[in-house]
Amino acid sequence: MKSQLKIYNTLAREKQVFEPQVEGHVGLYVCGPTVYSDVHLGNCRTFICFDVVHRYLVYLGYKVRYVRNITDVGHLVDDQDDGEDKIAKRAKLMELEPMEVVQHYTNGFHEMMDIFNCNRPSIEPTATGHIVEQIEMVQQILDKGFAYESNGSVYFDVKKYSESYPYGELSGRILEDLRSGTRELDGQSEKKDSLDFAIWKAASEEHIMRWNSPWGEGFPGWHLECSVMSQKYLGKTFDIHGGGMDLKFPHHECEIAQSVASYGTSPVRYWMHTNMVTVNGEKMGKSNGNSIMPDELFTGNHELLTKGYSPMALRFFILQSHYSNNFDISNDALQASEKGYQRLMNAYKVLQGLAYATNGTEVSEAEEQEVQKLIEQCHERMNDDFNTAETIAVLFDMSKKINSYNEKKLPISSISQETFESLKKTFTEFVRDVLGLKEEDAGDSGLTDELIGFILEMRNASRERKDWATSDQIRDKLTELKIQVKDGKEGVSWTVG
RNA sequence: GGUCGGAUGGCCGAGCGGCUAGGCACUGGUCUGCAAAACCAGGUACACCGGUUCGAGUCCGGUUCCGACCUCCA
Repeated sequence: MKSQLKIYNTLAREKQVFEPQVEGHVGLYVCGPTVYSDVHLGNCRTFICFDVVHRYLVYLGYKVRYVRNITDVGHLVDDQDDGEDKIAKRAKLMELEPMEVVQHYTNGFHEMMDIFNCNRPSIEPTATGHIVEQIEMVQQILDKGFAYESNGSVYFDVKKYSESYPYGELSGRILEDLRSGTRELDGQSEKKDSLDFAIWKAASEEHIMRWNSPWGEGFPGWHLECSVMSQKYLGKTFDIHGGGMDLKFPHHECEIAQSVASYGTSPVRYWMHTNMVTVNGEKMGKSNGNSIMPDELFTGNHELLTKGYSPMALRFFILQSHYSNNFDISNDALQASEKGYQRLMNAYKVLQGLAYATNGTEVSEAEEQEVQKLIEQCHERMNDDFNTAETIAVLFDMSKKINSYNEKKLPISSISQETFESLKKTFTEFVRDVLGLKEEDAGDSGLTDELIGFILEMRNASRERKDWATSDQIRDKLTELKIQVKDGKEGVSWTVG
């Protein structure tokens, strides 16, 4: 009766029914941030989307081991800085220890994830914490004959590998096409083939982050850490590997090659890729210089924005589109989402205070079925490749019902108590546990409640006297303070924002 | 150049062979001392040209425009 979870598997290029490798358990690996600068909104989108994936798997009852790495060994920057280690470069600039830089941005990343209400992963391994394992893997790949040493660096032999295994399957690359498109890069002369990639790189004089290895002092290659750490914590083959689209090639492709080369099996059963955040249609990226930082969104301190938007409004905004589509930021869209978010959370709040009651009205079969269908749809939509946009649409349909019950426009007893409780449970759990949205209150103690309660009592007294001038003055002042007064049939209520 | 993806109403954004997506904005109504909120109702759509089909935003072919990856990137 219940639909099954389907995931769009990048490797298969189609939606597939999700069946975990081990019944009841899911191994989930997500490529984490490179901690040499503050996370921008594009990074946040990916992590928020996978937070929902994680949350929904947990909601479905799976025991999930969620591994998300921290890349704290620098990767090569671009042609402009002679292949200097990113983290080392930043460290010199700021006259700090590399690990100090790493710690600084790791802390910032964690804070941002908390602000966005993202659950912490089960394990958050760092690349620098797994140097030994990475050296071991390099050795294994060498032993299998799929890599060679050159000037203290070790390169993966793509040509050799492609003779035994397919290379480029995930991203749909063809070796010849890749070759024709290659540019001259640093270290190209050390390679046998332009397509070969470093799995261990010899450290130059000024390179601060360096470790001893059988091939001399150096640091691990760009793609190795994920292969090593996913295998260590999730096994040689695990269920889901996620990351941004831009990692598909070469990062994920190389990961597959490394794993296959060292122990012969493909590491991942379902590959998931989130699409990019764009600004005016252009990909947001560190190197594009068009990054919008979360703080700029919160404060509104950005040329694109007329005002600030709360973290939860932003989270809601992100979840209103599907993770696989690109996602353009604009002030108008944000504004629309903010309003929608407030409407949804208002219904959430109303529902929490709503109790079932029979008032002699008979249960309507049509209403009963309609509500039950909505409940079912929530699950169906999430099961359809985590379609949060559609799920939210269903939640809005539910909101209409909830508000109608609350306003007594529709008798709550038009549905059975059982259905009502089921609606309440589903709506609450989907908003709070699956989508990870939470109410954003003024954030202080009960004092505010008490004070506003008192002020509203005063206003009611003046209203009873028909002293409209005073009552309006109170309401206007509260509105000015961003407190909205709502005169309902059952008395007065208020909300912030 | 190669590979892949996209073009949906005033804005955002789902859907992808027939069944109202949804949100925001707008209009009318209910409620209210007036408002707000809430509720009800309403309109506007699938880039272009062909084709397949009883029926196509939805499938196929072509055209135009846009983007991503091929180099670190979520």
